[in-house]
Amino acid sequence: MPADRLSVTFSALADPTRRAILARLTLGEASVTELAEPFDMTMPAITKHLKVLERAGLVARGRAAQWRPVRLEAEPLREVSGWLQNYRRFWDESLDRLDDYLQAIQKGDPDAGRH
Amino acid sequence: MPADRLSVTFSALADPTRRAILARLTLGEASVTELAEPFDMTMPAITKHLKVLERAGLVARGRAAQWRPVRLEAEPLREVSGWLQNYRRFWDESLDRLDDYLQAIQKGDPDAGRH
DNA sequence: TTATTATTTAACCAAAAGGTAATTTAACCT
DNA sequence: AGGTTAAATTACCTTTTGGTTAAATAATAA
Repeated sequence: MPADRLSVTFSALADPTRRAILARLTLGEASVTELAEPFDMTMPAITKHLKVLERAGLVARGRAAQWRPVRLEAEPLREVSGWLQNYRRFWDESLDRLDDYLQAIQKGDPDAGRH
Repeated sequence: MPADRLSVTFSALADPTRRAILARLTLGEASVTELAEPFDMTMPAITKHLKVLERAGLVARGRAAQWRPVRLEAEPLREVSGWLQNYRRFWDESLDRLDDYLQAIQKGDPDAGRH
């Protein structure tokens, strides 16, 4: 029961149904019924997945008549990216890639230098 | 019980103890006892965490006398990074950042264009 | 061979995760 | 008011997770 934000984010992402929901939401807002449609799963199961995503701050809910549209909130993914930076140099030890990386930092690449 | 690699990786990362172990391993190989030292937890618990990390391919084990040194294997994190790219444009909608991102792709930044 | 050190395995437990069916709530439409 | 549609809640079940203690295994050292 880790309460830290990164753990909550990672465990929200550790499920293919939830990642598929996020992928769908990159196309725009959707209702719960729409989101549930591709899955062989009951609505309460989807509602639960949405709760997990909402708790992680990965989605936000709106209100329109009897619908509660869901939209993507990618901000927590920025933190994941920041965490990842500490390991980037271990992905591939080859020096030319490391060189690319160092150059990217100097050029002020939006992400390469974050940590 | 998701068997897909990304889910296995994300759930391995969804625990602060395991992330701390990975962070320690960026400094170099370590024995199980060394890894366990900072935590108020028994050895079997650490062994279990290591199993989770190993199953995700995030660490590999060696053999040296009665020690089984653990070392970082960051390759699965590259996949995480690849997955993240699909969401990068949502982290911050401001157009100047989007512009940075598009430029980074053109410059052949080692990561900006992967997906 | 016996003892010591490092680590894993086994058996167990409580809590959390992921699902279900059935019921309830909320808002719309006659 | 009554009916329909959208979604959430409740109660329940099974499996997984994260931890424990106690016992077993592996390699070194005396």
